[in-house]
Amino acid sequence: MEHPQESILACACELYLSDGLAGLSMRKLAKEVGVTAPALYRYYDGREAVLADLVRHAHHVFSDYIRRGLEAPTPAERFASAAQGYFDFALEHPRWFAIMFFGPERLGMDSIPDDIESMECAIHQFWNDRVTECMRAGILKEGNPQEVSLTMWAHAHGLIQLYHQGRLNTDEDGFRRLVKESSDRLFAGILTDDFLSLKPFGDGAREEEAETAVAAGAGT
Amino acid sequence: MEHPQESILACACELYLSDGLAGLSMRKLAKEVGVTAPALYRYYDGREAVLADLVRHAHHVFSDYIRRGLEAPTPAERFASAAQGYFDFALEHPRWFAIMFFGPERLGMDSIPDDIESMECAIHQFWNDRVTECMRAGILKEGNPQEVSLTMWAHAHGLIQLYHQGRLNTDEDGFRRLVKESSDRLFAGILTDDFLSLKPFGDGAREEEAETAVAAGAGT
DNA sequence: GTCTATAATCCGATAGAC
DNA sequence: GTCTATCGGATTATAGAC
Repeated sequence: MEHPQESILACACELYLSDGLAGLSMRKLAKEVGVTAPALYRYYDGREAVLADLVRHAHHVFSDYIRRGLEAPTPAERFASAAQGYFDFALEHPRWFAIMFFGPERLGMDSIPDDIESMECAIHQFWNDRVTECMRAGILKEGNPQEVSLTMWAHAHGLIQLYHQGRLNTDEDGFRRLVKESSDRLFAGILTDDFLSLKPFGDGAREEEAETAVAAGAGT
Repeated sequence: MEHPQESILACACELYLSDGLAGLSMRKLAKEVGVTAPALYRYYDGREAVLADLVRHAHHVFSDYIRRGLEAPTPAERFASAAQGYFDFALEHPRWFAIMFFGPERLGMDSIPDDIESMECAIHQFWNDRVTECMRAGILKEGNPQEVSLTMWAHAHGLIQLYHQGRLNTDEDGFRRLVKESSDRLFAGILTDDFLSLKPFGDGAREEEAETAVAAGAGT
């Protein structure tokens, strides 16, 4: 190959997707590439560096998924297609989804490389932009976009995690239905109006923080 | 010790809590116990059996947390204290929380032992009971208790996962505040009333399934 | 740039003596 | 019931020849 690094990374992807993290060793990777293990160290400082590139790759694929449909005309459509892309990515590429949320300990690193942390921040910003758009369009209640997007992110992330761990006892079609129904509940609320008009669970500070919101831009 | 199994398990807990799953080897465990590795095999068939007992232990601790306060007088209080116990457990014992959601692959098992799966089902039933109670009390909108509890479970689980992976950039106090605010949003809904009365995102089948719900018992 | 050879560890699990 | 000794395997990573 003209660019050894790329073919090494391609083989690393293949190995990771088929055998998982534990199955990705420098020896197996070398065998897959067609060289011996020491040769890999010409292009990667070690296993950690390979894993870091895998995480970067996952972020690129993920980014493609959530950004497709970004040219839709309305904020609601842009949000919906981004959310759809999120679940599509998680369901079509569970291992790529997983490696994005492994954390440094699981990856055998001291800390996440800076450029990867930047990609994570870019994702946060992306969702903040979607939420801010929808607030301005009057679709979402006013509020702190970061906190509102956290609520939706946590809900989606939790659903996916539970499904991937096989704790929902359903197949992919059933899961997609569950996601839809559960999202509807999140959007509409689950408390009765009677109870809501009386007194919510906590101190119920939900109205007086409107001025702290609506500030971010719309780029990535 | 009079009961070798128990002291082995105690050491295994200690080792797991300090060094994580990867740090728990039969050799280290033996050293911790004060014997040599082969002696362990008198009491455990192998590493998998030790891990299974760790998962069982985690479930017992977890169960204590979510069931404390179960003698409260109202369904709302019982639910609130159970939810509080859930987050307390996750924050005070992150590694015990984590091992409950590792899945067989991560534990190096073919499948989860039956008795552990039973414990997982008992947890599901516990939350279904809490939700059913609150529906009957008019606190939660009528609906399928399993699906409503899934929405709340996913939200809580996702929040905890994201926090434990350090993706929320906040300390424990800040996280507890985020949890409170995000839960309020989930309870009350995040869409504007205007948009909600028009047409929710999907087909919006939320009213016509009331008769399928409200059937479960109230015991654990 | 790639190889052979190897260092240095670690692992789970077992056989058989005591 | 515990030990010593060991099997058989894995891993990352390096030294030095070619």
